[in-house]
Amino acid sequence: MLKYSKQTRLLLAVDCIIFGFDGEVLKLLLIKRGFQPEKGNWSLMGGFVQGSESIDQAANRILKQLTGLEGVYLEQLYTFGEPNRDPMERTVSVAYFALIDIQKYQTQISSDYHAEWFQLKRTPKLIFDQQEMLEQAKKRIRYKAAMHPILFELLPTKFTIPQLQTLYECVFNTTIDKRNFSKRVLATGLLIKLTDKDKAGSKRGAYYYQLNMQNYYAKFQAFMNFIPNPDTL
Amino acid sequence: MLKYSKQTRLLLAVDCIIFGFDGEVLKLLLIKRGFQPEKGNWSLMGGFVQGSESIDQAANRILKQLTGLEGVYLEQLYTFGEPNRDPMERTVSVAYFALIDIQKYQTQISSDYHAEWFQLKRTPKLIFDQQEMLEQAKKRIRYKAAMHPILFELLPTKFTIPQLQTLYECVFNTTIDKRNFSKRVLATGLLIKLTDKDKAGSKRGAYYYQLNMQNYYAKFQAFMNFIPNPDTL
DNA sequence: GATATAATTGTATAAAAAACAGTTATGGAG
DNA sequence: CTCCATAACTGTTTTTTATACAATTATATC
Repeated sequence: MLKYSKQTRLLLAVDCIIFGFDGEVLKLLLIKRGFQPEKGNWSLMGGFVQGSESIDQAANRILKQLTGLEGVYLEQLYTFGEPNRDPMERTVSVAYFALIDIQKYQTQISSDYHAEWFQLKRTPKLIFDQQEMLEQAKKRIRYKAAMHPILFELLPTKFTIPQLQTLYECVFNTTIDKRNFSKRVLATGLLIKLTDKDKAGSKRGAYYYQLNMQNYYAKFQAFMNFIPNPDTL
Repeated sequence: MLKYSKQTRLLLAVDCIIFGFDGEVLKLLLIKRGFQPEKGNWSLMGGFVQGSESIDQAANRILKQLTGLEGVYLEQLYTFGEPNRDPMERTVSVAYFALIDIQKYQTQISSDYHAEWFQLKRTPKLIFDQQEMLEQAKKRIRYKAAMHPILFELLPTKFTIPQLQTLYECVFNTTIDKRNFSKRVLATGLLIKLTDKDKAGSKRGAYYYQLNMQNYYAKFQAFMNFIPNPDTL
């Protein structure tokens, strides 16, 4: 077949906004960019979409390159295409965000990229329009987590309710009453109580829970409404 | 500056999913595609992103080309990039959806494209992956309309509460109690009651309302929750 | 054994959503 | 002119859900 003639062809990139949670605060994984322009500056992990791969495949490839992880939560966020967003050459970038269990992350793989986890509240200046990408990602996560149980993707298989609450409090930047939180989260039927406890955080220890995966997939579309004050989203 | 060498460049297109509401049902505006491949088949209105324009600009340009309208509600939906979605040449498409007041739509402008409004429930087969685009657009509209007052974009400046209710019932494919509906919608403070009535639909006539634009913008982020049964989203 | 720390549990109140039916205005038919 | 059919309009009760709030328990450590 003939090609579409006279049309502009351009570069298509993928940028990954990678979130983690260490039990205390939300974190963002950044790399030191290895080539010009902006070489040596903090940047999201990214790369160009190859001729033979889909955009989703490209995003997964790029995420794996940096983290060594496959099968993690990865969602297309938004496509950024201001003509001069990359001063070198017109490049449209499809941003994805990933939620990963920070414990599964293997440091060694990413040493090539000089990757580092930053507290989300203390991120360095990012290149190009990546600050805007990050802002949108934060917004989207809140939006989605208000109704869908995506935040479990940030926790290890076994987690405690206080851990889960801390995570929600981080994401929504608020405080939640402990009694009401556990009541609601248990009422979803998504959690299975285990017999052992996490003794790290307290003397008494908190019971571990794990996801009931059947209910998880069934209820993914309609989970609960956790936002204390939706005005701030 | 030098260019990024050895990277694949590709075509970037925009496709517009254009919704309207005639007071009875939701409708979708389609065109007969004017060039190969798939020439003559029903298609979303689309076009290629030019070298000098942003993707948003391209979407607005393409929407105006077909409808003559500017400044309408247009939101980026999702980017579709399967390698062979267009058999002619690799083309990545950024899908947008538009909500327009069907009364403002000017038929004459679109005659070049052989455009037609289809009932959303009776759309013809679409080309490429556009059926998937449409499904995602419907999903997104429901999702967003459940919390944000975007559906007003589909109505004329003056509208009645029964009209508004019909619209919500269409979008969510459900029925809502009249008393509860008007109670909730009036409680938002977004509506200003006018003195004249719409006599078209009934003998008694229904009062016209218009949006309180100040409240509209202020409350856009947090409107209300109209979904009767969130499970079906 | 005393103490400090964080986990765990329940109830009363307030707010929001859902269920539900009768009255009113008016154009058109007879 | 009266009657009738149609759709608009309005209010209360019940149920459900969310919120506010404090005492007890388990255990490591001193």
